[in-house]
Amino acid sequence: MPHRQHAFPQVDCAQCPIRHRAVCARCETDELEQLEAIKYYRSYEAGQTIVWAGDKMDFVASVVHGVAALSQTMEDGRRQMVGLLLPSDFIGRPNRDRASYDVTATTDVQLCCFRRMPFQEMLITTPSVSQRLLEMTLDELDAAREWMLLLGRKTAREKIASFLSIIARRNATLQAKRPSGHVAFELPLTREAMADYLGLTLETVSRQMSSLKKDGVIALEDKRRIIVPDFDALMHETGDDADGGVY
Amino acid sequence: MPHRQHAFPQVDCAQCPIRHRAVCARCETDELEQLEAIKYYRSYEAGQTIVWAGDKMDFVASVVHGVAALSQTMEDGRRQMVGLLLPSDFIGRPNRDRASYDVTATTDVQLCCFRRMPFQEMLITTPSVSQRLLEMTLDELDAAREWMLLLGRKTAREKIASFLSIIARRNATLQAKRPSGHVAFELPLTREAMADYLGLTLETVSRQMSSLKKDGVIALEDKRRIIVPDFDALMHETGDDADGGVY
DNA sequence: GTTTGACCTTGATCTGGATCAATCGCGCGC
DNA sequence: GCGCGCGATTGATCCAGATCAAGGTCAAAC
Repeated sequence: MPHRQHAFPQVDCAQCPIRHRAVCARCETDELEQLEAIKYYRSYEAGQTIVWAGDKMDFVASVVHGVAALSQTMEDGRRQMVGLLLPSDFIGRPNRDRASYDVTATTDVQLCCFRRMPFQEMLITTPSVSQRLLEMTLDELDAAREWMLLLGRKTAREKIASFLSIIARRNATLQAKRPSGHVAFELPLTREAMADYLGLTLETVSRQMSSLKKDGVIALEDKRRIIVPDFDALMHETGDDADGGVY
Repeated sequence: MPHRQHAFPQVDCAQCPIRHRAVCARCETDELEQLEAIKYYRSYEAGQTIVWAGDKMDFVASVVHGVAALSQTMEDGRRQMVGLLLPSDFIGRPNRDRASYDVTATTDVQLCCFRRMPFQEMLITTPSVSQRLLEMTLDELDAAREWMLLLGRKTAREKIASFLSIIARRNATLQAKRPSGHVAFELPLTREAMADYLGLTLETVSRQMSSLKKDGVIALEDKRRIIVPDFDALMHETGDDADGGVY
């Protein structure tokens, strides 16, 4: 009998996000046991590279703690981040045994890994997992499209404001749904990594941060700790319309 | 018994791409009959809007002929294309009844539509379809990430060259796998739509096209018909390394 | 065959963000 | 405590691409 309320019981098994996101702990015991059998944990420190584009990858994984980034590098060194992975996000692609992008830990990171082959078999035998993975992938695609608007059409100031609001929002979902009024949070990225995210240089990032500070949109209690006194004022700088996104 | 060779029998049922891509015609008759029962065709002319972001969408669809674009618009009119849909690409998102983006026909377009609710039910009852959809979505995500590198880090000239090579390649898959040497094809987009794709203005697009023509990288036998005398030379202008992409 | 309008090209100028360069601040190892 | 090095800030200058403006081309409508 299908479940109703408890789709993602984050509290029950906080260590393994894919568990909550792929299946429901209380309804689908079989899959949980299968997942359990093929999983293991790995940790990385801030700045460490988890895999290089082109490397063989014998696992897929789910972020438990920390933040990781996917990026691409051109021969001459120009670099663009193409994915930002927060806790519960998925790393790796079923049916592909080589990494398509560099994966780096931007903070200390813990991953929950699943050996590739058994995971793939499970995708075939357990439709609920591949259906959940489809949902997650579609969400990522929507995020990528929002990001494309940012890269292609927003000004530097709008880019910074958008980035801050994204981080604030994803932090906030753990507490309240939509942040409003006063918000404080930690940046999981260096200025350089922010620049790679936003398609800017680190100097421009720094200047725009200073400018937002001067204008009272944000305050810095530390290079990395941001205080947003009025979240709506920040949203107003993003260039997005009120609701800021996907319907 | 599972199939071997004929995964995408394009010839057998050229009218309905999702059929070939989601299931194999010779192996999974049941799904085909189900799909058959809920499908219908729709046609649009170049320039027509298929749906606006926020509209109710009671169908999902597959592009049969022509090219459609997904785009986002900011309040002040800045516009960014976020998806380019060629034949066999999928439109719409299961479990979401409102469009997230504007969808416009950039050439005359024919869609093969499936009524949403029965299609969703089928996703649940028929794992092979949702697995196939997962593959397609992951491919789209990879394309989006390639596109993000283009938007964030490439010069105008590299953007144009990359765009031309993408169109040439996707046209060419119908004939030979990797184009090389002499290639000719039709642009499915106006200069303005190209600008929206690339995060440029139409004037810059026009200038860079002229510049590539002056340098002999391309020739125009018409505003829309492009001739590439040496595909490798074009690839060299894209800024990508030799193989140009995902491993 | 002339008008109209959609598309495209080209020129002149301006500007946001890149680039080059100097300095600051702070945590860490010795 | 001191020097080192990484990350961040700030200033001066430059330039790729935006913006503003004027035509050009061509097919369809009258």
